[in-house]
Amino acid sequence: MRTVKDAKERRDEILDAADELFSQKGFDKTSTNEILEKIGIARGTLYYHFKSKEDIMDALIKRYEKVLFENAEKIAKDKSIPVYERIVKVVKALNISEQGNGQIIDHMHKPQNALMHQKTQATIIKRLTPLLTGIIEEGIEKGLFQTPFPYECMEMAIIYASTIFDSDMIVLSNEQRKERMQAFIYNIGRMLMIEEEGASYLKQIFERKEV
Amino acid sequence: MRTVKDAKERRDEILDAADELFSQKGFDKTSTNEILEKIGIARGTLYYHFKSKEDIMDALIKRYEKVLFENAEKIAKDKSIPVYERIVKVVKALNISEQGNGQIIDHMHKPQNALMHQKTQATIIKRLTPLLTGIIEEGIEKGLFQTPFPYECMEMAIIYASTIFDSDMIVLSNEQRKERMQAFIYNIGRMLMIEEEGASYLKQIFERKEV
DNA sequence: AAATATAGACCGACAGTCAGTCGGTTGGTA
DNA sequence: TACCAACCGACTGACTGTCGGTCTATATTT
Repeated sequence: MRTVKDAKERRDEILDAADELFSQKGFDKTSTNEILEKIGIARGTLYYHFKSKEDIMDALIKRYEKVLFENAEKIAKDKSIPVYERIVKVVKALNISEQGNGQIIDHMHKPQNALMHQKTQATIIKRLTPLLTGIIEEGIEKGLFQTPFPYECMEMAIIYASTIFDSDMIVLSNEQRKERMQAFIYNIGRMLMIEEEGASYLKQIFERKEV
Repeated sequence: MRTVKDAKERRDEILDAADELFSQKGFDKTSTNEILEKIGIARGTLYYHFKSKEDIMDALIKRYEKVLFENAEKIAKDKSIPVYERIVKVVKALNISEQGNGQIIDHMHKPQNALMHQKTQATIIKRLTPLLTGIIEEGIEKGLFQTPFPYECMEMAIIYASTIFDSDMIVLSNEQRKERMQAFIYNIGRMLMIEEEGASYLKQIFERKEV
């Protein structure tokens, strides 16, 4: 009853199982036993591939990070796409959950679990901020925006959005959500000194999202 | 060897011990055993006063919330203090750790622990935002600021500041810290359309803080 | 082609820790 | 003396991580 597999294959198998369980029940309330029973391996096998339960979480986050940001990075660097459109596309690349393989991450930003959420948010801030900043700087050159602090503006926008819109820390009704989104766009507009057309473009796009 | 105390007294005793241990080692890595050994009570006693370990954490947060915000609220409502000065004082009331009794909270915003941090941040957002919004609205009436979204501005400022300045999620050198602070003041200034004098006043104050 | 060696993958019993429970006890007080 | 809030500590069950040992696929030798 023993099946031997390539380390990589086993690792992925474990990560798949962990992903599903963590997103269902949260990290704390998922036991390592559940993970290994789900794929029919022994305790020692799990700890042969990962040094701790938290290590599994870290690997899981890295796996998502890789997939999502490789895609987002491609878009961000594609100068053939107009600035405003590119911003929208980059953000969408990270939010949307239709990544081919099947069910993927909403839970990347909405884990029932605090530590996982914290770690995820930290990587989003670290990786997304420079991407958007690049685009904004391009926009500045083109006279679309005007600010001495593009990086910090984006940092602030990302932190705010990921706390308010993508986590369950503050619970909002759909109505409130919409209001926050309007105010958010407006405020970013002020920080970047966006001209009228650009602002209303973004407004249209983002107010549609998530009913 | 049995000492009977008023429930309130015992509760506080337990909270004091938990406070010290949580802030030293973090919530997860503090065992309930350590707490009860520290004050010399039995396991059952602890669970007579609190229904779970997390319940202790919640009570601890509430205790801080009460002390800190009662003070902050008083300041916020004192219309004899000029608007700018009042903003500064309210913020200071929450940050500074000289609350009479001895050593208090830095760890309110800087716990090594994700869940505690998340809960703390949630209460800060919920309670501080309306306080500051009130002051800002007064400033708007007086023509100091101008924005259709004072609440959302403050929410954004608070979320950003508590993530960047008061948590160890993003690690900053003192130099970087200073830069962020400058940019932060500048950005808030734009969102609120602060006039020149007000902006430079805030700049002076907040750039001094925390070396 | 058969025998042997090697190492990477796997196993599962076990140790140790911890949160929470429960039946029973004690001391203050009415 | 009766009551009850406060207290006790042994116990349970669940969980993470460890360790010595085993298996199997592949490489190496004969």
